[in-house]
Amino acid sequence: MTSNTLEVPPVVVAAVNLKTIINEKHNVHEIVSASVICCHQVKIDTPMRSEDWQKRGTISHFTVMRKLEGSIFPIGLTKEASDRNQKAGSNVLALESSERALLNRLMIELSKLDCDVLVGHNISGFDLDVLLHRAQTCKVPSSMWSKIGRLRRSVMPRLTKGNTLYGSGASPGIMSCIAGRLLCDTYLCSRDLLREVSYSLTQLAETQLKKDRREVSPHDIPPMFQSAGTLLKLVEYGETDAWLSLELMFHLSVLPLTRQLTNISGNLWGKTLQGARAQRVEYLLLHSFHAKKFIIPDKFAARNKELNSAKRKLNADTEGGNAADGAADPSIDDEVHHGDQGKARKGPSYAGGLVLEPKKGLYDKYILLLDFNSLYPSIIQEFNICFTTVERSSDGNLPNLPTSKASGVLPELLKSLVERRRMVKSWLKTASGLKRQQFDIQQQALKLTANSMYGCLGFSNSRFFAKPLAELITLQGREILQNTVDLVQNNLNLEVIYGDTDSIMIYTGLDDISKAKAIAGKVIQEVNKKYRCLEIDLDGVYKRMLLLKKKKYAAIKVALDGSLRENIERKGLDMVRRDWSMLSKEIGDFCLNQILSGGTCDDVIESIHNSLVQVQAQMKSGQIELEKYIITKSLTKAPEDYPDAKNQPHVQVALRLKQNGFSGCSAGDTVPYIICSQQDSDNTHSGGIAQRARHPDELKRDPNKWMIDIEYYLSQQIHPVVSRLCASIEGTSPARLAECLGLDSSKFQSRSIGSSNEDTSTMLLSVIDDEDERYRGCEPLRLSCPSCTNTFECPAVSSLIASLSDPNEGKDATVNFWRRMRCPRCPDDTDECRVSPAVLANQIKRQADNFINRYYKGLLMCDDEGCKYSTHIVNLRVMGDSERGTICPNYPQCNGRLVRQYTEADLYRQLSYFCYVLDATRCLDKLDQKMRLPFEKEFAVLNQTISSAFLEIQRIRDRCAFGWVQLTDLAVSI
DNA sequence: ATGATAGGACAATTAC
DNA sequence: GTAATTGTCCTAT
Repeated sequence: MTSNTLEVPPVVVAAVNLKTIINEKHNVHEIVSASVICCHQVKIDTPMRSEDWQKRGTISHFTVMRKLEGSIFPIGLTKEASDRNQKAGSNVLALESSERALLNRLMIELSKLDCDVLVGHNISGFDLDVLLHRAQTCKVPSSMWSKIGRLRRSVMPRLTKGNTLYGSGASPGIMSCIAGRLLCDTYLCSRDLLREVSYSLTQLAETQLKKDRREVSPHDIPPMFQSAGTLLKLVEYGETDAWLSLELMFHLSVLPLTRQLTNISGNLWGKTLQGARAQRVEYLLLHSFHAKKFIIPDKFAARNKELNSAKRKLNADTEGGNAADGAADPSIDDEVHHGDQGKARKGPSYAGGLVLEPKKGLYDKYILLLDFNSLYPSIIQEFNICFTTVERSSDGNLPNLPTSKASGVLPELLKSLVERRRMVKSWLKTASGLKRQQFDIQQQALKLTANSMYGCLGFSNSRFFAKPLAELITLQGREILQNTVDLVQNNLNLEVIYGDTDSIMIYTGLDDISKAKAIAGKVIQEVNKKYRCLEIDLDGVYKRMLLLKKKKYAAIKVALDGSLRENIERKGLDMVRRDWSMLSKEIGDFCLNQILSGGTCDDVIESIHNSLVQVQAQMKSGQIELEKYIITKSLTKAPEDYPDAKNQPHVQVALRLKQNGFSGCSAGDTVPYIICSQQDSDNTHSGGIAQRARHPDELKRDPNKWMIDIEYYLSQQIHPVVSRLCASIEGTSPARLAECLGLDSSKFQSRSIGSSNEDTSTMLLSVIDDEDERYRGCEPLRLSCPSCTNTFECPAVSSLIASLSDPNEGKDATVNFWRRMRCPRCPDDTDECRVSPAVLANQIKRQADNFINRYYKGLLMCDDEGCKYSTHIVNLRVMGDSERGTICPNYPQCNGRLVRQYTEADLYRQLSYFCYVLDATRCLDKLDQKMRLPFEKEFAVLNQTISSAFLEIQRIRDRCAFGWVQLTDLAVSI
């Protein structure tokens, strides 16, 4: 807290921007100009508004420029430069004859400024790298280039490490050159602090600073040397870019925020600026444990990890070792090893948060969104989870919750962070002006620190890596969420429609917001009663909501402060993702607005259909701006590292841009491209995805050569977006939407969607039938081949029936009908592999039996293999339709996973479906007697089975008042 | 060297 | 050829 009262001296910040050209021969960048904007009075304890730092006398700037090799500066430039210098009273534009001289001059000026912080956009990935490489190549003496830092060096360190990883900052060699100064890369910072579709300076200037920026690529530069006017433009662009990154830094309050983060965790500011989040937590824990006189785990370099731990094991063995430590090691090493390889290749190494199966659909009455405030940090405190309190077993099993009363180090630490934040927030309320901003930064930093603690426990390269602890925390999180859901559903009789990790959504079914809020109050009260530290809170009230999938929904959020403000919140839907084009996002947004508008179904559908027809027409007549077709994809590797670039259009574009010297094209960049085709002389278009991706700039340059592939856009970008959104709206279908878009609707049947999903409430049409809604969500009928072990799905009934009435089938219709019911795996169309009517009836009966059985026992069936349901039959009861989501009674042996949820409605629906199939096949007049007779008999048996099942259910229902019974009362024998 | 896992969508690859 | 698996990307929490 002392930092608040101490006067912190201002620092000097210099923003650097280089302009380069490409040397085709060596494929390297050569510097032609360097601009520096320097701010001499930068406060680091408070955010700075633009009027604070743009004062006269605190800002200085200069640019140093050189002429191209073998040519001279254009006429008038030298005079202009000296005029400017004279007017400014200092060197603001220096002209040099060679790159070497430019570098020398730049270094001298930088050392005169002696800045504390170097700023630039992608400065660690580009400017510094180029600067030092050029210094090396041009043989700039070490006395000069080492002025970039504050340490005098005589030997250039190894600059490259070979790997240009995603989001990697400057290499260690480069960092060592600028020793004594801080490096602030606004590109890296903004990626941490903002969520943007692209992190290019142009984009950020537009969205954050509301300023236009002119993009200059290296091959635009040589032509600019033809006249003094264009060259002065180049100077202007360079200085503007430096200015913009400086402004961005102030805008995001990078320095005060990172300084606070550094202060809280006690690591190095330079590291915080590079975004080393794991290291911050590491230092914080080091300080805490050291203060309490604990011995701290050794630090291993990732490369030597295996070696070191092997040595350590050896030592532990020879010395007899600490039993707990020695035993814990192998499992940890094992996991680390796994984790290292696993993280990139395979999936996660332990289980995380619970996501509830959403009850999909469109809700039009108030919905409550409740969530636990910082769940994981609270769990650590609530259950006292710490290295010092949890007993970790050697076999990798989950540890038990600690029983010790004494608070561990971790919970204490979090408690103090929370308390400090609460205190700062209380000061925030009364403070004003600079103090207020200062407090705000501080409370943000405290929150960030507390929240990142859990992540580092599960981070395999962390010094404090503790998978068991992380696992224990997430397990508690899952339990807490599930318990909360149970409480709300069973005790408070409310409907939970969705929940993710730390939140639940409750559908109130009320029109009255004050009543809904009252319910929220009650829930909050009930839930919070159960916990000491944990706290659930009302996060929002939704007026209307479209719930599509896990992590995919949209809702109209009502302001909680009583005002009538409403805004639409979109989560995970296509339009919030950056891998869709602007056009598809806009159309999706329009549809969403319609769906949430509250209009009648028919109106909504009509307006969506109309707009699709309209969009199609607009696209075809060229009324859509080029920009809206742009797709952006990011590169996680450097483009040349993609093994199979031909299949990845954006990689192709990136590679080509790199050849052209586009500097912003390395790992981690977003590459904009447009799907288009090249028109050949014969009026055809060359195919292949790889050939069709082109950079928008190129299209602008030569627009006649390229055609935007509208067909592709309609089918690949717009149709999926719209049909996903409309899936829950009655009266529409993917095929109909395709029609409106002018696409071949037969290619967009819905039958292939969602067949493996056993969620019976699914709104999507399943494979069973594309016409009859009564059988939506049923389990498809699976047939087994009479001659081999293969099983396959029964073809859609409607198509079978259609085939019978198809005149083309003629008198062979019946034969063909049964021919369709044949095993797709057996090579020949023989009688053996065909499902005859008798076989079909038999199989339907078997499957119906199976289903009825599962319906009863299904309540006891847990997805978990290890859970033996048969022994627990007495504890279970038949669920009513409102009771989905009951926990398996064997909990916790089966980890609390949900039992299969069959409700009565499901049973009726499924059995009706079986009847339907049977009926559909039986009633065909075209079947000849010979095939029909045995079938008739089977059908009778099946019919009886099903009707007796219905009767049984009826009997049970009649007998009990509440619609459910103990299974012990039942002698179910089907 | 540079917090975590869960989940959906799509394209490419592999298995049958 | 089609179903299942794998890999990649981007989001939610």
